Amino acid sequence: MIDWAPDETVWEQMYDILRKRIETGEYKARNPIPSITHLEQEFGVARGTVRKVLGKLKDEGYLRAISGKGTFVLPRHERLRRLEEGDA
Amino acid sequence: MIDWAPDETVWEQMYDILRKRIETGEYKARNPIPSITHLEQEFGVARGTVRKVLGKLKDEGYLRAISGKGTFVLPRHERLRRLEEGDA
DNA sequence: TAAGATTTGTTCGTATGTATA
DNA sequence: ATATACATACGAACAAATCTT
Repeated sequence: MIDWAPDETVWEQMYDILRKRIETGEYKARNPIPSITHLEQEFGVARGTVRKVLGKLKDEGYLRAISGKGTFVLPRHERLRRLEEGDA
Repeated sequence: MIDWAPDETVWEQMYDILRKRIETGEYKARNPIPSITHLEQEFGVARGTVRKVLGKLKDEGYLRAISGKGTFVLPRHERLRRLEEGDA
């Protein structure tokens, strides 16, 4: 999945993949996505790299992380509301 | 006990110490070892570090954890059987 | 039945150090 | 120098299983 002779960096490729999974509904609204540890293993990358990708998706309103519980997909209307209000 | 100017990492040093305690019988077969919380305090390390070490010892058949009860030392013959059967 | 304590299990959050390009 | 990416290690919150009172 990740291309190690890249034009794009590893984190950018992973970002594209996860955003697609959200937008296509593979990761369903209101549900948790796989844990950081799970994503580390699936993609074969380091924790910091996963966090960088999830951080960007959170900034853009796709996800919300809850400590000790998981990282959840926001429904589209919530995402848009958050972006307007700027409370990323 | 743990050396903080290490060649070995903290978790590797802790792994060596615990494995020795099992092999010398300081932690007796069929008995529970100290709890994760206790080991955190004894070694002055974080929960994640303890769990990493115990996870390795479980993979190698030295220990078996039972949720809500404790982590138990497997007798040698059980350990060897488990390793042969590959049921971690 | 219920409540609390203990223990293992899981998750996110954060920081530091190293290597590479 | 900066950005990328890795590994290690810390802390904290939450959950589930078990046992006792």
